[in-house]
Amino acid sequence: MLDTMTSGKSWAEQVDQGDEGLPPPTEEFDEKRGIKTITEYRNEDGKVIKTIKTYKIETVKLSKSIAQRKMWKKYGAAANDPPGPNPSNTIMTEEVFMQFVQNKETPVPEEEDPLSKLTKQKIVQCRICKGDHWTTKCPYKDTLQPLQEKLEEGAKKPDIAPVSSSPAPNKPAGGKYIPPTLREGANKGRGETMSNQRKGDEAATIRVTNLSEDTRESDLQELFRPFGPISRIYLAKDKNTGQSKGFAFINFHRREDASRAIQGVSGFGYDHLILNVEWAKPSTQQ
DNA sequence: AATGAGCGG
Repeated sequence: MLDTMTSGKSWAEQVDQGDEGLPPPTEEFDEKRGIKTITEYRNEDGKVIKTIKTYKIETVKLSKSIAQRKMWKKYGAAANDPPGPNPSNTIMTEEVFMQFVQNKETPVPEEEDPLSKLTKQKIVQCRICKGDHWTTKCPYKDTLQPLQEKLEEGAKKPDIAPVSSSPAPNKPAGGKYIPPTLREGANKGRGETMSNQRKGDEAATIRVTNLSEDTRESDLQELFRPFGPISRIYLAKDKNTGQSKGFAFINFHRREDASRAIQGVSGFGYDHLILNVEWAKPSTQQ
């Protein structure tokens, strides 16, 4: 609400006073109605503007649970005390007020919360299938990508397609490197076999825990070799100190061997410790 | 007690 001030002072007086001479702001609170009124004055283009702001103050209600707690029966030394604290048996400490940053009634819409926006945002997008993962982790890496590359290759230079007499079909005119598995005449089944084998490896990984910290890869090699061919041993170590973390992963070629290794070595006493061997969970989830 | 490192964009 704005209105030009009508005071007993002359215009000249008011101007001479400047901002400092304006009436001070006032603040009133009507407890019954819960309404706060702030009155301020300011100078604008030689006119004194009076601003009245009114605020409705919400009454703070005790939560139901607090109200219920206040109904509890007193006990012990305070059993017969009237309501309220009795200083002879109750220590009062200073009240702690909590400031709530967010109001229940006006929740910030999810979309406007920059944090949730960030966390929901896709960090990566696969170049192959546009999925929510790195290109290297794409489930279609072995099937879709070679196909896409082929199509792209064909679209790029349909005119300068190599003549049938080209002496080097493995190195086409564009000079772009083509991995052996994708070259003309390459065994198409091979890439798939490789990836399947990797998968098989993944499924034949065991985790060994409770290793003494001076166990080395070679010890593990010796320990697990009897169960079958091992493709990889990873002994977890601190990157900086090189100290063993006391657990390791063993990849067998065959799942059956891994299974027998679990049966055979779990509970095995080794270096004054009892080893624990189980199936490993995949390291990075797809 | 405990589920690897490092690629990329």
